[in-house]
Amino acid sequence: MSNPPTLRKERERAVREELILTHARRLLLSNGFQGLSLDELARSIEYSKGTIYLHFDSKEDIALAVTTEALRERSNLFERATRFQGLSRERARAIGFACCHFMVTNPDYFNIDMMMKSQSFWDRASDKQREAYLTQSGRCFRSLQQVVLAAFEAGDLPAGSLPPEQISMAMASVTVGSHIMAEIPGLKMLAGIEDPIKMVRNNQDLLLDGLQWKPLLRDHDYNATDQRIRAEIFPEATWLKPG
Amino acid sequence: MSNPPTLRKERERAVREELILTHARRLLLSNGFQGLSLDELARSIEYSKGTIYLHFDSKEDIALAVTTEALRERSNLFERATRFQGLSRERARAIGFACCHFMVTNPDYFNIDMMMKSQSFWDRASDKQREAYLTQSGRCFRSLQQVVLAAFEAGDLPAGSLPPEQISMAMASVTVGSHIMAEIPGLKMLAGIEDPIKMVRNNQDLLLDGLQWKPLLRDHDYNATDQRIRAEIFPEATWLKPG
Amino acid sequence: MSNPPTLRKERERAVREELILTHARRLLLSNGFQGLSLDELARSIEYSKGTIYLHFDSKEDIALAVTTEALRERSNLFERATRFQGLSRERARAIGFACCHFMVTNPDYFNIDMMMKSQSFWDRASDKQREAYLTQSGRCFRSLQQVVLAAFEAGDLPAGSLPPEQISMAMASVTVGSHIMAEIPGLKMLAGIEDPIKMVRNNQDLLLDGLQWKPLLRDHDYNATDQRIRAEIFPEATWLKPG
Amino acid sequence: MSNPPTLRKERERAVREELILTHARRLLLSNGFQGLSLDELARSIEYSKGTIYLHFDSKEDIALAVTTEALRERSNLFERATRFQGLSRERARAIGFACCHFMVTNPDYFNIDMMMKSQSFWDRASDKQREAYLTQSGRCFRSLQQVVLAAFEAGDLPAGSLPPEQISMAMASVTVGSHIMAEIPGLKMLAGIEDPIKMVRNNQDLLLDGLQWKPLLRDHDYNATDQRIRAEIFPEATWLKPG
DNA sequence: CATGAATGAGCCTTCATTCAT
DNA sequence: TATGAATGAAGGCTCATTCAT
Repeated sequence: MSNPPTLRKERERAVREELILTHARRLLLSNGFQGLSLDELARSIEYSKGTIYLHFDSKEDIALAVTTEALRERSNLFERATRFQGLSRERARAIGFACCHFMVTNPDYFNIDMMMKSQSFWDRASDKQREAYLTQSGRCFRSLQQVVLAAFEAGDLPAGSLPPEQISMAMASVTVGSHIMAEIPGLKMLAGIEDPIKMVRNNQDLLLDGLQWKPLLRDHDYNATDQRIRAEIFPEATWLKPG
Repeated sequence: MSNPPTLRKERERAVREELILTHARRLLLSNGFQGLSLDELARSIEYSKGTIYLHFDSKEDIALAVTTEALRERSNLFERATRFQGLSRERARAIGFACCHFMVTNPDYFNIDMMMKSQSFWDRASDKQREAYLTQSGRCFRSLQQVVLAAFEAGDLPAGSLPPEQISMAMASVTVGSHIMAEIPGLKMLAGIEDPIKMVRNNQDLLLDGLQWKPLLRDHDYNATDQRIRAEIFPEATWLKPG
Repeated sequence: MSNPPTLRKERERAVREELILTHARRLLLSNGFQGLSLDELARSIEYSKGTIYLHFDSKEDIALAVTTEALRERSNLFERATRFQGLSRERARAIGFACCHFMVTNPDYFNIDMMMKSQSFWDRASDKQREAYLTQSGRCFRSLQQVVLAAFEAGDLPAGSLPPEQISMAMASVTVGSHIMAEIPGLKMLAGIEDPIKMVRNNQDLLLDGLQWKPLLRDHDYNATDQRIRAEIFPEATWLKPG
Repeated sequence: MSNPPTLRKERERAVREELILTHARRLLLSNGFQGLSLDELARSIEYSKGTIYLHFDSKEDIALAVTTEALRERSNLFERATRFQGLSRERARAIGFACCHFMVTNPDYFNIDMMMKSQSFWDRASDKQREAYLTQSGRCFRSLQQVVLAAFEAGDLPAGSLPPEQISMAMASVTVGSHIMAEIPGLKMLAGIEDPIKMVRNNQDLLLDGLQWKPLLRDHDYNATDQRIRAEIFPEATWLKPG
């Protein structure tokens, strides 16, 4: 009885799913997860609520799909970054670069991510979406870890310092934290932050210097590295001014 | 012909407001902002819902007041920390100490804080509460700033490095970020984090070392400093093990 | 804080609860349980849906309350019937009379009762309503049982026949069945039933005769008994024609 | 220029209709009418929802068709029962036997039947299905009636008693009522009912005795009759223990 | 002042029915 | 003919907010 869906049908379905996610992302960002209303979403996409449920099992599923989509993009950027040829700290910098690029492209990603910390949220999400999310999480972490391990092997990180996972965590922490702080409207002005990305990068550098990750900031021209990263890996990152 | 409120009335009003906030905080922590029910809150405080509305304009107002209250407490801790007598980096450490103490005392503060990032939340809060929140934010920042400036004056921070506000921001960023990362359940295990507070402090140290804030970690016994901070400023911080 | 509700408030509340139940009963009868819509109910009573939920915990609770109310009325009638002074079979007849009176007053009670046979229904009802229902059920059954036992004691029922509970069940069965059959529109005409109540009574008599419950129909003037029952116990039963 | 449907097409259509009804019955029994989902039904039969609507006008129509089908089966059993050779009361017993056999084979038939008591249900059913249902109802009634009339002719029922239709009704009533009472979970235990079928038959016998339908229970070995009924008419009725 | 009954818009989700393909 | 994607009204229920008392 059931015919296989035609290619056109498949394509239309994918397009509509993307449409749903695009609008869901927008609404999530402005209203938060609990504030996301399927009525409003349906109105936005100009399809009925029933149609949304042909694509997703629950509201939680939608939010998780939005997040996973962003996370997948981030993972892709991270993996591209690990392919940068250079010193270990330059490769770490490439990941930091990727992170900033993601930040520019998905300025409010962290806010969405934060919304999903509650247990009940995960309980109501479908297994499929849960797995997809965890898969992408793992990809991110592994990229980072890979660079840290390479730095130990190359002797660029002093052997006795923190275990590699904690270094990865520290890098992630300073990045996430800087990102969040940069988003607090009042503080940006108060602290004279003009370029939030620059601040994130600065803070990353300080931490890596603190870790004694060679070569230190003062011993190397990382501006040149950034230009190479952009040229070789992330040509789309137009936010990095040349020179 | 409304009489001015008597002093007694004023006092009673303040007491009840505090009662509301105490219970609201508890409920916010367990259920989140959307999960906060005014029915439940009214039942908790043993006043009617109408009475709550004599104190606050909206649910958002209540949540904001809870957050502000916590922020005020944090500011107080920070200000106490600035009074620590010692090297500039020791005073910075005192602020880090205060931050950790706050973290221990208000383990879910960040969660509440995060809830309020959406625009619609702020739209529905009253001006009065909004201002109160910003006021307390400023106090925190100024305490931090004061220590950084003193470090420059003392020559403990190299003159050419970042502007002081950005150093403050970097410190706040690494702290906030570490805290948040430490709360992600999966990651804690994945990265082998046993003691989240220790991780926060480690990351702070790495950053300050990266800033070349003298004396560096390797040149000073900061454990002893911590013991002094506790003894002289925060005797209530029982989470710090002696020795 | 909470004042005790005034008498007037209490009265208003009871009146409204009765209003809800009256309309709920009507809607249940026309649409069945699943077809009962709280929107429609709210529209009927000209109160909001929220108000309904101040009185009942769930839709199931409402339906159960409707049924229990009718059942309570039936129990009252049964208990009054047991107080009839006369031969044991006359007392059984008084209960049959009560049952018919209830039937006339609550013509569609059985339909509602039938709706609630599913497990899920009971799962969703509140303990309070559940208990109330069972309480009333018990009262009905006990009245019946009491008369049967008295008949055995008086020797009006042959000792060797069915156990008393099964006699009660048989009486209830023939009554319920007759009632239901009488309600099937097509059959009434087909079988030439003019007076459904008469049919129910007839069938009861046949069964009691079959049980050899003395005095048999042909040995006693039960019309006279009916007149006495009405005169002494149920003066409100205007459906019984005198003579 | 639509061609008349070929015989093959007709046959296929009938097969599919039967398929739909088979699955619909199963789903109705497990979930009730409101719980019957056309999505689930379509999945079961492995045809699309649209196809179902080529056969039936509405969900109500499907349920009514299921019920009618069961009723047809019951009518068939009744007609077979009327062909039993024996005394009039033995033939009545054969119909009672048929009824019990139907009960055992379709244990939840009454539940489905009850679902359809609401006005709105009938309003939404098609004329065609409504008529089919009434037709089958009539067949059942006529079988019963035929036996009653024969009893009068044979002098087994006293001439002056009830009109024949009312005797039929009485028999149907006691059967339906007993069946329903037997299904009430609490009562079964309370009244010590072990074998619901036995109770139904007992009550039928009491009624027929009450009618003075000869030979009375005490004057005849109806167990032997039952064995003959099974042997000669309902060999498939394995629920009747031999002896 | 303080109350809490009353509100009603809003919540997420389901599903019988339609209709373009 | 058969499909199943799309619909959208309706479902039960919640709860922040108001206001007559």
